[in-house]
Amino acid sequence: MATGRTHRPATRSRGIPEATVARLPLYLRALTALSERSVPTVSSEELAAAAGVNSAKLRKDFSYLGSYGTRGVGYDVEYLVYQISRELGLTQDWPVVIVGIGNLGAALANYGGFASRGFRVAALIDADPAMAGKPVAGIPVQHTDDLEKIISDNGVHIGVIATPAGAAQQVSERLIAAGVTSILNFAPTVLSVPDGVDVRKVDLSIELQILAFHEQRKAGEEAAAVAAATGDVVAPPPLRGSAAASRKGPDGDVPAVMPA
Amino acid sequence: MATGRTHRPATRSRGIPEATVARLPLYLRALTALSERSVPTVSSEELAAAAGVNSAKLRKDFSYLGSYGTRGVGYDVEYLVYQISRELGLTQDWPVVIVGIGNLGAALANYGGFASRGFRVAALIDADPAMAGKPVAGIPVQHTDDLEKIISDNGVHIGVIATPAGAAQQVSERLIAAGVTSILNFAPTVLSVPDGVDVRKVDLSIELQILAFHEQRKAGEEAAAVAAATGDVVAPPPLRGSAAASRKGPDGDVPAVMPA
DNA sequence: ATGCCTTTGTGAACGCGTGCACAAAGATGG
DNA sequence: CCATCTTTGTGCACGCGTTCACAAAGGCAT
Repeated sequence: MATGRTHRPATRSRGIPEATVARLPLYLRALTALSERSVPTVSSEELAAAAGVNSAKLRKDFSYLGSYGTRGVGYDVEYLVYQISRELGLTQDWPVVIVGIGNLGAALANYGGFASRGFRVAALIDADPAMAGKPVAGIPVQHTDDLEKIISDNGVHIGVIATPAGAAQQVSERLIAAGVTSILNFAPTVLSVPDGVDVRKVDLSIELQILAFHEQRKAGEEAAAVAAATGDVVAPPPLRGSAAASRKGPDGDVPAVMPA
Repeated sequence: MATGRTHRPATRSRGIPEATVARLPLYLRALTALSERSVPTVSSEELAAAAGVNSAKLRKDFSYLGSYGTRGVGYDVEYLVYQISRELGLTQDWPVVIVGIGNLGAALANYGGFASRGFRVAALIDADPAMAGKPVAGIPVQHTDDLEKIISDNGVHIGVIATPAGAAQQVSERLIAAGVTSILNFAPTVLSVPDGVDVRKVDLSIELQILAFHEQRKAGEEAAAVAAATGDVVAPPPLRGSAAASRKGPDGDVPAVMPA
């Protein structure tokens, strides 16, 4: 996952657990694909496989929404698409603004996945005067000075921040002051926002770092396995804590198992 | 969170809980900022605030790595930066390839957050012959035909998929066959991969959908509050389950509380 | 109508993650 | 050297999320 709830520890909103809410878009995507292939019904087992989750979990998730299945048959695809869409609030139009039209902001503006889900890019905003008026994804970029007016004129409640880290906090404050109550933050910073404002963050480098951790672990295991196979003595797991003898400076101790 | 573990349900790798691993990059970022300001030590309370987490949680997270703090003082910033970097495997060089150089792929190639964390973009790969040779972020794009050779020549273990959804599964299979064991997937599809391969996914539209859910809920609550204030009768929470009387078709029932 | 077969919906148990609260540890000042 | 004060490290309890396993429910064939 590239994101993590920043706020709202795990409040189950209206009885639907947060974890379930996070999976609904996944189900919706799988169901939409089935719908396009004109599949009338689907069992929890099939849909779970398509969404990459456990079937029991899927059934429990749906049970929070209501009894939308038919025993012995499964779920009506079209009906479920509608119910989930409605639950997620996708049956209405959500105007969003993207602030920070650099490489990432431009990519987001061009991203097709938004429009198809009821999200409409109402405006692109950038602090660079040179960008003003220049069309990106068919939408002219507007200057930060007009941020407040753009937000209120378009009734925007959802903002996307794709600015450099240094500008993110200030941008978020202006967005919030202008009426935005949900923020998707791509800037690598922790935003501090008042209660009632939801922030979700996507940090590309964090995801890679988590992968690197597991990758390193795999390499270590592999090395250990090879060593074991060749009869070599494997270095014991590094003694942490008291063993950090020298202390101080990036050379305190050396990884016991160094991947190739 | 924009991502979610696809594989490895919650295996605590080498005793470090998955949830903790996911937070380490957050701590690292905060510590790096402190380091640049030449702050020598930091308390769990301060660092927790900077990282946006609870201080008890932070201390417990660090306790999994070892006893790196000094009671009464706090943590040595430089030392902690090194320890976390080492734990995450960032002290070594990680060559990565990006497959699919569209808007998003190009943005990723230009993203500065990778290089500063030990990730080196070893190659850009795209299926469009017209892209071949064209430099993006100073790196010439190579054709998909050479994917296998590129992976093995550069010893790449981490791949980033930024292709359209339709191509993602096949690309992942080729990456894995060529030696990749960790994939960061931006394509809106569930990848099915063999055991031992880690996949993390980032889905931009999923994040927005989760925000929309909460946004809709806020709007509903607000409407209810206004109604209560003006003495209006508020519609009861929709009876789910058996109340879905009519059934069938995208008009089964209507949201009891409709946001403006 | 009746019985069989499939699939849902959920009760219950379990495990992970979180947060409190405090004892142990070390620094610091006298 | 001792007392005090700060901050870590962690035992414990609680709650959410996941999974199992099964009874209830509905379709379908006979």
